[in-house]
Amino acid sequence: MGKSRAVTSVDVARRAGVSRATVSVVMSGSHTNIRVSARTRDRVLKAAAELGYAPHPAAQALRRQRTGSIGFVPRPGRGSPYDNPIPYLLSTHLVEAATRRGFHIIEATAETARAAGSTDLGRFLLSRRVDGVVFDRPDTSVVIETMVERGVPVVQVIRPLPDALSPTVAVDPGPGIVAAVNHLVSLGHRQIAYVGVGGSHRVERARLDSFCDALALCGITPQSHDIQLGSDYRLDEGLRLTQRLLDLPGRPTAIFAAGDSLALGVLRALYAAAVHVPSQMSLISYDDAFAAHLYPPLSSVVQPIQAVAEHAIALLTAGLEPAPGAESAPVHLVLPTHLIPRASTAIPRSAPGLGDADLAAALN
Amino acid sequence: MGKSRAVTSVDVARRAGVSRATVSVVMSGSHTNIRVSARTRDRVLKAAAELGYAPHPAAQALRRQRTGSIGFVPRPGRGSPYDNPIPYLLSTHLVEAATRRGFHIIEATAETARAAGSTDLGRFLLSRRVDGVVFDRPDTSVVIETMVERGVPVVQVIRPLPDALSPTVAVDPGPGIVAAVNHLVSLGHRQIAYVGVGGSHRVERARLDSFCDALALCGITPQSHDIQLGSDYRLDEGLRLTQRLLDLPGRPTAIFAAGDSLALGVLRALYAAAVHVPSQMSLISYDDAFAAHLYPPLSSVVQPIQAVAEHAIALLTAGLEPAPGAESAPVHLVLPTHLIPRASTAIPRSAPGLGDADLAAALN
DNA sequence: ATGAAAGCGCTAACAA
DNA sequence: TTGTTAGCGCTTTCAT
Repeated sequence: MGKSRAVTSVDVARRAGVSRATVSVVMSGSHTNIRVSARTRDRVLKAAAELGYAPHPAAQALRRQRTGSIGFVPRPGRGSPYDNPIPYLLSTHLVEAATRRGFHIIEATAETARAAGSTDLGRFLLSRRVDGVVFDRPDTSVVIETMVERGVPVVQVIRPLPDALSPTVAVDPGPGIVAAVNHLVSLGHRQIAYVGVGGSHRVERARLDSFCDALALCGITPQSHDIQLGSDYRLDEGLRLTQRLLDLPGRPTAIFAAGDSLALGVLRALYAAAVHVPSQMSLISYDDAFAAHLYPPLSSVVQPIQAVAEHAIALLTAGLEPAPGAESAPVHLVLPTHLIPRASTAIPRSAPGLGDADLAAALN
Repeated sequence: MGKSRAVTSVDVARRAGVSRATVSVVMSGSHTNIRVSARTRDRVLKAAAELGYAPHPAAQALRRQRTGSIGFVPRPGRGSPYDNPIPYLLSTHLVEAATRRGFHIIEATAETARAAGSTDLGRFLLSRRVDGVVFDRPDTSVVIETMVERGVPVVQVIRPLPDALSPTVAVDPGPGIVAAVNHLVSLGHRQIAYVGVGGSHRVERARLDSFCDALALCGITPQSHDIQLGSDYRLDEGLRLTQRLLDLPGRPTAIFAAGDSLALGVLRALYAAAVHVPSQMSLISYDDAFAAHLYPPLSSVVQPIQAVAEHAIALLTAGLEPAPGAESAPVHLVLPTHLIPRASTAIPRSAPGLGDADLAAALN
């Protein structure tokens, strides 16, 4: 017991009757022009297995000048996945995608940096010798530049800076929102409200614009008081905006909530006002983070966050390879959204015909 | 631009006019009996700052034989934080606690291991040279033994093996559940149902036993059909069990749900049956993961998961220090739960007096 | 196809 | 108090 001396490549080499170099080549499929005979190879592998040998990551990192770690700079002020699901989703999927490729994620927030004794994010990232960085912060151009200058590959996701010189991966709200509006319109809805977030950021604008455009394509002009814009995506805002909506004369028959957590507030307001979903009000959310877990399960526009993470990591690790061609222009990916219909949408309450219960059931 | 040669301790030493050893001592407050004069110290720090120097983590790890990484073996089959919040909470808080101490967490699942080319968890953990491991899996005694044999400190959390030889950190459901029952009883409830999980595992048993004991202390003997036990903590089970409860004659006036996700199902069943919470049915959940985000915000028994994570990491890092005393018996920590009352509890529906609305409001 | 040797950047004995 | 030295375990030319 206790830790007997760790087994190293020397032990394996000795046992297999070869040199350490050979062991190295066999174990990590090196890119040199060295060939190893199948027999030798097997001997090495066998010896390694018997000894329980695995290369020491720190030694590899030191020698290869690659730590295998990828920095991730999340949006600040992200709450729990129940408050604000997208940052959580992004983080999860980044970790997963990185792990699958043999990397690991180091989340770098201002606090992390401080805890590590760094004065700022850039220094912290550099001190950890990250092989690349994923940015989900619109306000870090200085840090981004620092990294780029030092030759560290960078990719910006979800809310990239306008004229990013580094690769970006963003989401196009269009397809999903158009599908959502079409879905509602084809059910017979003509007055559809938008509960979302205002401000001038492109992401918020794009969401609202997609909605208005989709409506316009259906020949519908939204009434201005059916567009309710709050200051952020929290539950409270959804609640407040929906209450306002319900207080106005001429209630809409359907609501599009520009985020799952907003939808939580919308639902709460509707419950409180005893407005049943979907028989008296249809509801579609944006995000599809926990829409399926609500009651009723919400029809929702899926943000392809997993794909965003996947592409971000792929871009980064591709950038790590010794570039075959010359420096090409940075890639800018835009991934589409799509709609998943569930049980929160039905024909409008004023519509004649079937009973509500049948409808709700039929739409499951 | 491009990566100019990285700055190393040699550069700092030269600039400060000292040796590399001095730089090392100054930068990492080494434990040797070396003293450095304040003046020298400042010179080194200044030079380091000017050069933007930070020690290379891989080099440190290699030399110190400490990677600074801690393995975490989560329960298998954990879903999203919306399905099953506790594993998510644990993971989050472990990462946080580790980061604060300058460590980082490597999650080790069967898939992770496989993706890294390891045949099993133990080998994977060993290959990553983790400095310690946190286990949240009841079924990994073999892996645990492997680690212990190799001299890697281990701590088991939440569901430790019965006679663990390594330190453990667990949760005592008692205090919180007693408080919950007392709260309900003092509101006037006499018939309180338990919606939980059966099986013979100690954790499930302890939860139910705490409930029954608390009731007994109030002089109440639960009716057997008010104890509804399902097979796991998912929403569906909560829904099913509650429906069964509502179908029986002699409905309870309050429900204790042994998990937040079960409570989700309870709420859904109550909505569907048009039973209002809290005026017609009081509800308390166990976990307090997202209880506050539900409608109405649920009174809930808090599992101190953050504290569990904190202690686990503390125990591990303490075990890393060169043990001052001899091998003492492993520590077994049990952390208490407590109740947070919110808006889901009120006097029972049959009680005379105030109107329901007033009550619900008063209890906010 | 294989072996010898240098060095990645750092730390901790030991010597001065 | 400071400097010298010897590796930590690995990869990768270069020579064989």
